[in-house]
Amino acid sequence: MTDYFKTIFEPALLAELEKKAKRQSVKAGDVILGIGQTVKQIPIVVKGSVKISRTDEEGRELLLYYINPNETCAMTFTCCMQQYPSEIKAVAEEDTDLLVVPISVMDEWLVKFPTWKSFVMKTIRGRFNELLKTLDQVAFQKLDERLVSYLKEKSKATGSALINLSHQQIADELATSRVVISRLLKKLENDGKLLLYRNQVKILRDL
DNA sequence: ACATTAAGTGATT
DNA sequence: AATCACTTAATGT
Repeated sequence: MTDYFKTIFEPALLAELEKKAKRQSVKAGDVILGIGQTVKQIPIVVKGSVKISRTDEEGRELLLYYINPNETCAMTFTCCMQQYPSEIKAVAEEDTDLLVVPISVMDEWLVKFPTWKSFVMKTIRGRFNELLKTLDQVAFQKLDERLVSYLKEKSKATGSALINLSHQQIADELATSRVVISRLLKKLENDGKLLLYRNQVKILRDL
């Protein structure tokens, strides 16, 4: 159990977690949850990170968000409460340690533990606001801003100013073409905000 | 040295 | 902003 949870959860809940939740380690690239699968348990990231994305009929992928340590997936809650199949795909971005909570205890915990409820509500509220933000960005067609926040997000997640991705990979995640990303990155480089290399991008300022 | 893959660029829609 | 066509640069064999 991480120190963080010790500070936000009450002792009784920590004891329950110890008893009911299981530890699980996954390797980079492992699919934790596929689209259409039913959610049977709630994963909480302890170490590492998990990428949540959506794919359309043609198999194009759209990045929704990342789950970082001490966070959990908001979509999971909304799906699992009524046993709906998952709308999203969860893939381990790196080697990741999870704490998985069976959904059978959800109802009970929500009423029994105020700190659990606020934890759940906080992650849902956080993601919802974030999705609204990206919806705004898409609606107003500002791909350059989307790219910038994507890069910021990335470097925060990896804790490094160096991002090891090709232009193509970035384009795939933002559901656009490589040429567009190349051009936007070039512009950012000319503005002195980035340095471009083969297969990696170095962020200079906090943009 | 050659083939392969990533990135840069102009023109077009 | 997307696509095409093409060039240039980096990397692997």
